[in-house]
Amino acid sequence: MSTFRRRVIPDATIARLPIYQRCLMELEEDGRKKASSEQLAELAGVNGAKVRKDLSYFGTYGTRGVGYDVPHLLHEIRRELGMTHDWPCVIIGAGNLGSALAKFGGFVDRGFSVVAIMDVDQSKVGHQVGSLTVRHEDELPEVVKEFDISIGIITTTAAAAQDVADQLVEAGVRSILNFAPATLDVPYGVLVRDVDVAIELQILAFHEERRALSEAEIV
Amino acid sequence: MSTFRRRVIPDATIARLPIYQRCLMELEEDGRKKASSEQLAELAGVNGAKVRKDLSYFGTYGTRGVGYDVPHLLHEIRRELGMTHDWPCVIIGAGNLGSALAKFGGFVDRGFSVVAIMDVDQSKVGHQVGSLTVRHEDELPEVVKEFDISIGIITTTAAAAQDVADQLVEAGVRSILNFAPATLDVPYGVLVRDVDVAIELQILAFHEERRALSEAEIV
DNA sequence: CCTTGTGAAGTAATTCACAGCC
DNA sequence: GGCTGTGAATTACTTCACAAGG
Repeated sequence: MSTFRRRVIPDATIARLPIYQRCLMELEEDGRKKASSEQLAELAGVNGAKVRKDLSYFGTYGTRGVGYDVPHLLHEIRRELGMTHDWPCVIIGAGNLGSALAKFGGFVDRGFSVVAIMDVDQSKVGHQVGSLTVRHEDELPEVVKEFDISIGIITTTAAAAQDVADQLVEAGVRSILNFAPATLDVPYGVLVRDVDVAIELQILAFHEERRALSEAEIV
Repeated sequence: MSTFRRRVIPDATIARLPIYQRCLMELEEDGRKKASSEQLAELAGVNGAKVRKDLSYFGTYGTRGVGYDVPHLLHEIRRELGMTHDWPCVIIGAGNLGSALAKFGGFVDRGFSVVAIMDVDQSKVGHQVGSLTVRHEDELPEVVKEFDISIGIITTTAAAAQDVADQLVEAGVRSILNFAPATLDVPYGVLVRDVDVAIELQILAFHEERRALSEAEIV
């Protein structure tokens, strides 16, 4: 057996791959066959060196003097991101946000499909959300098995989030997208990504506040 | 005039301040008066040294041998984040996500209020979203003035996002929270933060994919 | 004692700059 | 001549480790 060690990819690079994918999709739609690192960088809002270094972690996909072959590079990035197959997801929390995400079709073409939406609240169970019927959270283990789910999306309140995370882990889910404003405690090997809109707004507010202060100082 | 230079705060530190704020709010609700950097770190999911260094950029708020005074530190962080006053926001794009965000009250207690929701689509104008009535996007300049808005939230399609960003900038808004999967081009001095759920899912998928590959390798 | 605040050391990410290849 | 791929240099961030202070 070969002792080939998969290269370590910086987190920052991984986070940019989906952006490159999106830009390449745009280029492909426009019928562009080739793109230089600078052109890609322009679309992605970064600089050329970063694009080249990021891509170099995965292989040498470009041609010197020419640039990158758009369809080929897109295919390679898709493969790296696991976009060659579909990822079934479950949403737990059928409130405003959970329902909106379930109804939103925008992830399907990116390889993700919401196959179930669940809630603890019995009064929500049975309700229709788009094409899905809300099921009770207790059915999580069966749902995960039934659809072979590997990604769980938490859209509950902060108070309920840790419980739900525990249930997801218990059911075998190792990737969690957390919209609840709570720090989740999960075992080693389980990956949580947080999406916290309030935090993003607060970061904007911090800079607004500083701007206001420095402008006041000048006067 | 003093040439006092406001200390440069690392971006990574700024991004953690809202998390500390949230943890301090939890501690305060529990009636806790004091907290050590280690205790705060535990709640925030980081380590003690990071908490201490982060806080040290703003001043010396702790007491050696004791820890931090919860209400006092909370107050200081709130001040730094500009949470001492309210931030009126406008949402542009009255689709599923925009409507869900407008209805969601969870930002109000964090200092943000959605004061208007707008859309280009005439058929959506006049509809009720929670307590707000959808207004036409063309009214943006007046709305920004009327409510003294400094934060714009884009929940349109990717295709429309750049146009909306331009209009926001034109109307004087310098902080944008962008939910559209698009790289926005804005003038210097305007800050954009992107929230892209598809990207977060793709990052999770990348790791799932790698896990699957390494597990296959072991066999 | 205990815990902060912080220089110094260590790591990670970005950018430079240019050799190598088309 | 133009553009990639990548070591080397730089910058940003984290963690260590300990002096100083309650």
